[in-house]
Amino acid sequence: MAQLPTVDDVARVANVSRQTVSNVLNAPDIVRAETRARVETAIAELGYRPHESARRLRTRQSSTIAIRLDPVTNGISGSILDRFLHALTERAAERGMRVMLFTARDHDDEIAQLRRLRDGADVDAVIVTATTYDDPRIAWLIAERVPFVSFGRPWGSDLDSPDHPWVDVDGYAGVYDATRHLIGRGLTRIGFLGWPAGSGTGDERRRGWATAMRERFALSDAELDALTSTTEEGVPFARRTVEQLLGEQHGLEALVCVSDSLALGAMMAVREAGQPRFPVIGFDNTPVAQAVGLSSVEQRLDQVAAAALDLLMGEQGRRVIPADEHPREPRHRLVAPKLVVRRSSHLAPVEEEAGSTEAGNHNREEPT
Amino acid sequence: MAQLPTVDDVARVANVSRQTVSNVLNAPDIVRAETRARVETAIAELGYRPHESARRLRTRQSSTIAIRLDPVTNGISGSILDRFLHALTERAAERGMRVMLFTARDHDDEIAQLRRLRDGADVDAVIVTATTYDDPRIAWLIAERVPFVSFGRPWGSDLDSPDHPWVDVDGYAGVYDATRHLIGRGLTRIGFLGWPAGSGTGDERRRGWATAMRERFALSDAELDALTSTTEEGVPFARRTVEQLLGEQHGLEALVCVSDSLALGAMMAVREAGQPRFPVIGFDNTPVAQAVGLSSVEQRLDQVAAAALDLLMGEQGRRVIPADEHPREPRHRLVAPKLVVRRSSHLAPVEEEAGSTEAGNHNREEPT
DNA sequence: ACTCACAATTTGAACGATCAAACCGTTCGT
DNA sequence: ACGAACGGTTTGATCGTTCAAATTGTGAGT
Repeated sequence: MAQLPTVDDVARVANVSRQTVSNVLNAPDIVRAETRARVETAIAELGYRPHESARRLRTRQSSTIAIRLDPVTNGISGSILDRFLHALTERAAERGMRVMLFTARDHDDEIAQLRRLRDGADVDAVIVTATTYDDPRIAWLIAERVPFVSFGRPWGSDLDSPDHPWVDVDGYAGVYDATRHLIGRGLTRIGFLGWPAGSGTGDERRRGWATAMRERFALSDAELDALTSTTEEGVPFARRTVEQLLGEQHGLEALVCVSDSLALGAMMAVREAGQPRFPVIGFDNTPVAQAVGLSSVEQRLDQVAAAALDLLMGEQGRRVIPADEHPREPRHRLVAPKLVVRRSSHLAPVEEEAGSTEAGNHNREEPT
Repeated sequence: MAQLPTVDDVARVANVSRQTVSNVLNAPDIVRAETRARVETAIAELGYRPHESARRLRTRQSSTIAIRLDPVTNGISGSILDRFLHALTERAAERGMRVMLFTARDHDDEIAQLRRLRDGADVDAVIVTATTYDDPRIAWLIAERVPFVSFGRPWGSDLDSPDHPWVDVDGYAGVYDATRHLIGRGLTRIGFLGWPAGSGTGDERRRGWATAMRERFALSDAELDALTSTTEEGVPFARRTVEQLLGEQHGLEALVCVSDSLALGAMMAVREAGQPRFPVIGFDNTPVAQAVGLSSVEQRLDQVAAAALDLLMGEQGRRVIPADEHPREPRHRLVAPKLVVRRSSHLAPVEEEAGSTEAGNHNREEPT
């Protein structure tokens, strides 16, 4: 195979200098239109493409974003990262960026990996997922001035810190919307099946349910508590919990669940209890939800990905903004999820939709 | 932040030349032990790391493997790619390789993307997934002499072509093993629930079941056909099919399924038919299988990843072998999957395990 | 006509590493 | 004792690009 063409080859063919070719690629507006056209023809003719490593060496930019692949596909909702990755890769490509993966055993190992990537000038920016309370990775990234965004808000610390840009899905709005959907179908005693209190994500979601219920039915905290059950993440846990719940007979009419796993367990329980039409809604819209016809709240990961890039590169930018060039103001984005309605929440013919939250339009989707 | 140290900085500190520093990194054995020690101290002291882009420019190697992220998370088994990615990234890192992602709408688009990556010298090798009959991507990769491996055997064309290296999971062995497992528990009328004939993967898996049944019970083809049902991929399809199947009363005792989706549908059907202990086994060991306690055949993706790298880089190599330097002989690897036994296939106390196929040891796993 | 500003293009010098060849000091064979 | 061979190290060139400064050409202003 012939040697790949270089700028010099193009320059020779177009009768200009190296630099002009470079300019056509990187700053087309400073080149006379006529010259530019000639160079562009030559580029097309030779099938020239810049050698990325050479460019990176000179510009000291890798045009690469690193993201860690979680060690454990965390159960049923593992596909979230998968879908996020896909969206991120696509959006990144539109801005001339690549996505590179790495793995790490734990936070300390992740920091070591990040240091290696940074030192090798392999990466312009990092996306951190699965943030924890007082996350040491965040502290390191801030201290080392590595541009980053976290997918997941900073639990525990300051949500508005200008040092910690983040994007997240508005679980509050999603569950609020799901609850309103059931209310709109005429249901009143709608329960919430969540995780034990203390998980930021779970609490946030419950708040969405609680707000919707309070708004409509003016319930007291005690009444809300009575409608709430909690259990560990996991289908069998949820199944047992809901079995018991149905036995106790509170006149429960529907369940909003904090995750698809719990919702799946709930579905199995209500089915076996002979109430197959008992409405259940999950969260994450995992493939399982689709498979079994479970209504669920879908994270709009393409929007999350786009938002993450906006924070890293500015609205339209094609390069990552260095850590110290950002204005000292909070940078974050909450993305509203959307409710996907399936069989599991059908009860009666759909009523007029109540003008709901910013979570936006409902989707109707039926398995064929 | 101070300028990152370069080879020259290290050289100055260690009182040697650039090249010696380079040698310590790339060919330590040709450097005198004493000198090497001095250089290594200097490297540690300065925290030096080679600038990867510079290295790549000079060596004309990107140390990067590209893999396409499928556009659609293909339903319930989408996490396969996710897990494969994780294993690949880890194994690749051990050999000094990075994994870069890209997306594409279709095969033609994928070829365009690959061309871009190749022309930008961004990628040393490619891993192709979801191979199809007469795959145009494979043809392109061969013609352009881009090093690659496909995850998935070449359906339709020559399995032993020296031009097409591939790794795949031995679905035959996996299902054979699953069937033997049920036979070992004293069952005789074990059915197979598959996809419509014609899909390579599905046919291969059925063959595993058929062989096991024939070996033990000397069934005719007609009898095997009578024990086989087929349906489209999808939980609701499987559920309907199995509902009907159970109604017809063939004295069916168990079901081996071609996928977890179908197995999940089958589980739902047998449960509602009041036979919750009717054994069902799936394929892929997706998170759902784990969540609902479904026995399933697990693809050992870490081994697949390792095998893929072996084919690209040789057993121990740390760089990708150029396409024309391979011996002209078939290169492929079949990885035996392993059966994960859960509640869905418990019937009686476990008998002595029959010395089974190369699919190896069974795993026992119970949800807590 | 001369300077000045300005747009368009070219030239030389990096960026940080490795390759290939040269160099130096020993040791060995004859 | 002399040249060859060899291990260990250094030197100059190079990978393909962009940066920064220099150069050329053009028109306006005085």
